[in-house]
Amino acid sequence: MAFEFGSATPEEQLREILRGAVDVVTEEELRRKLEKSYREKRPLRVKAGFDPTAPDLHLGHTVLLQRMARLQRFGHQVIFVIGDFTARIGDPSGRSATRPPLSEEEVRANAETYKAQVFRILDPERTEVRFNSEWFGPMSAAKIIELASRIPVARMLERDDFSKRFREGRSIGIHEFLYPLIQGYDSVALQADVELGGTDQLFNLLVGRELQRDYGQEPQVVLTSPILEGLDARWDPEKQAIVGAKMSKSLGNYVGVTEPPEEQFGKIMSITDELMWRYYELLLDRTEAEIEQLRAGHPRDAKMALARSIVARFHGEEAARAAQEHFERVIVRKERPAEVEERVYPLPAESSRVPLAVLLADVGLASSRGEARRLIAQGGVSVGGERVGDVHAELGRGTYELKVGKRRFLTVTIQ
RNA sequence: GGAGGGGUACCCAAGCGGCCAAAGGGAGCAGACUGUAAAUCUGCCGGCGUAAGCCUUCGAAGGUUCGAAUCCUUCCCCCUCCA
Repeated sequence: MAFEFGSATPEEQLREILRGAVDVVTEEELRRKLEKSYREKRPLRVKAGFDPTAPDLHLGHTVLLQRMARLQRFGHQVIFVIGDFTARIGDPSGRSATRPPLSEEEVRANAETYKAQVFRILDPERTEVRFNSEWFGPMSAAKIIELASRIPVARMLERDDFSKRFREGRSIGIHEFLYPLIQGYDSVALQADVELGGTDQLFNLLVGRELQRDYGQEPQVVLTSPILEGLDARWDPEKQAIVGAKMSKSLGNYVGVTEPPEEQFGKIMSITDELMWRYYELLLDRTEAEIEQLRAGHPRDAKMALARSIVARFHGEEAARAAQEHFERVIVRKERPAEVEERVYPLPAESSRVPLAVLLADVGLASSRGEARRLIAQGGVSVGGERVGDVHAELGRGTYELKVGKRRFLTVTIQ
């Protein structure tokens, strides 16, 4: 993490910054900016926007964050823009129910959550957190309309999803046209030198360039990162490619940066072997040689190493090692984990026994008694290592080791 | 302003007076298998109940009927076309 501004030459920086990027507009401009920054000892202002409604960061976000961190390592300034004003209008990409606008307190709280998560990757010293309501809040309607006059509708319709919807006669709200403008104006307000985003953001990022030019600024360089596929992505032999939706919280196919180590480890172990290589490529800085070596070995070992590296990034080496041990113990060897939560279950007055199904539901191992019965009937419940098949089983006073499914454990004392 | 289509369980989607707690798919959960929490196969998948059965659910509220997700009325919300 140690760096000194100006320690790397512009060429070195360029190579490192571009590694793994999808679109660069333009490489030549980036080189010039880097050279100028190097000469004048002035860090570049690197901007990326984030949605204040989704404070749960996951691996997908980290692809972008890592690129931001790389720029920071060369001494550049990162500006983390929280689109609180934007969110207040309502997200256009959400086609179902419009989200209720967030209150100021909610936005602030979300921002705090972001900070807590984001600084696991970014260097707080070189990160500026800004809200775009800062400049849009006081902006007059006249000014906003003036902003809207700068891009023709035809230009807007060049955006893929817009033109598609337009052709199909599906509705496009005016405010959706405002979105790229707002995001683009953020770059003007911040005098950004570089803006980073996912490939799906390319259009919006380019609008930023046009607006900056319009407002007499040097246009920002636009750099896009690949979108990380979710945990459920598969290899499609016909297309010879990984196929699957992007990682997102709403699809539930994600690994959150604040999730417990064991959870992260297990989720990563569950991806397909093909996806594993994709994750290696997008999430870890490994040399070709290292990858080759891993490919030569057992896929399980490569996956373990992947899981371990990722967990270590968020929780540290020690936690990662423990998570791996936990996985090997519980999933591979099917043993009880080293640490199991303990609970005391007081029997209701006048009774000396409790039906197992009731206990499971009360203690939270099953969502309802019916669910508990089903679990028992399907052989998913064991007490003290013995599978229980009897739906009507009862337990008296004592301490029991419960296991539900493959990985839910609890030690309960009935008294 | 006019014409039409639609709102069904976590999601998509069938049903269109009783056989509907509601087809099918996805997600989820469990079991088998596995290097794996993958793939595949099997089962489960509203709540309460040992069970018989009872209760709540098909946008909302009323109504018709022995009986409604299905028919009628009013209301709310989405979408498309024409202007």
